[in-house]
Amino acid sequence: MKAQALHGHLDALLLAVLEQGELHGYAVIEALRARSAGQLDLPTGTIYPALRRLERAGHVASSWSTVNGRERRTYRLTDSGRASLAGERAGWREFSATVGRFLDPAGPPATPA
Amino acid sequence: MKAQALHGHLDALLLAVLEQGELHGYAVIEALRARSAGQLDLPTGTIYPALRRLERAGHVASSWSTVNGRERRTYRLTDSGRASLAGERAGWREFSATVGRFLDPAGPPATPA
DNA sequence: CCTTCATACGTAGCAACGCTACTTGTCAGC
DNA sequence: GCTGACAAGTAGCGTTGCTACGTATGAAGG
Repeated sequence: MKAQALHGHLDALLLAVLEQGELHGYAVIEALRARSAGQLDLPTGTIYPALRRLERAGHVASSWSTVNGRERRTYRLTDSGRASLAGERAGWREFSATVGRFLDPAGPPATPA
Repeated sequence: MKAQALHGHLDALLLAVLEQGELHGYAVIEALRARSAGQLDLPTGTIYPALRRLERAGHVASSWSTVNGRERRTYRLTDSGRASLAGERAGWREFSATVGRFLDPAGPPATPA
C-alpha cells in the first residue's frame, strides 16, 4: 500500500481503533496491523506524534502506567474524540464515494444532488 | 469535503478524467466538478501544477492550440499514463477497502490474506 | 468607452502531514 | 554478553495541495 495515501485519514483510523477500548501507542500499531490484515504497518515515528496531536486537540486523553517494568502511555477517546470520529466517518464516506466515482469501474457518472 | 483529504489521489483523478478524452486544463477542472456533482471544485493553482507534474512523469502529453483567441494547452493520456492509471485504480481499491474496514460500519474485522 | 465576468494559463510561497533515521530503556532467551 | 521484542520519543525531510497573485482575451452591460 502506498504510504502517502493515508494523508489526512490517519487521525480517523486512530480514533476508530481507540473507539473499541483504550490502548497504549505500541498496541495501537499492532491493532492497526491486525485489523487491516497486515496492510497498515505504521512506524512509531508516525503513530506517536499523531497520538500527541490528537491529545493536543482534545480528542484523546492519556495516562501513564508501568507494566512489567515497561512505561506505558495509555490513550482513551474523549467525548470530543467520539464526536470527531463521527464527523470523520461521514467525511470518509463522502470522500470515498466521490473518488470512487472516478476510480471504481462500476461508478455512475454523477449522482444528482 | 475536507481539502487535504485528496492528498496522494489527485493524480489518479486527473488520469481518470483524461482517460475519456483529451482536455485542456480549464476543462479538466470543469470535468471534475461535473462528474463529482460539485464535490470537487479545485483551484487552478492545484490543477495546473499537477498536470505539469504528470507531464514531467510522462503520464500525459500536451499540445498548444488557439481557440477563439484563447491559448489552450490540451493534455492527453500516454500509454505510460494508462498503465499508471490501472495501478492507481488497484491502489485505490486496496486503500479504500483497508480504510473502510475501520471507518465503514459494515466492515468485517479483517479479511484473511 | 469602460467595467466586469467567464475563459485560460501560470508561478511563488506556505502549511500540513507522514516518513526515515535515530535515541533511550527494560526484559527474555540464547 | 548479545540480540530481539517491547515501549516511548524527537529531528529533519519530502511530497503535495492550497492561497494569493499576475497576465491576457472575448463577451456583455451600463
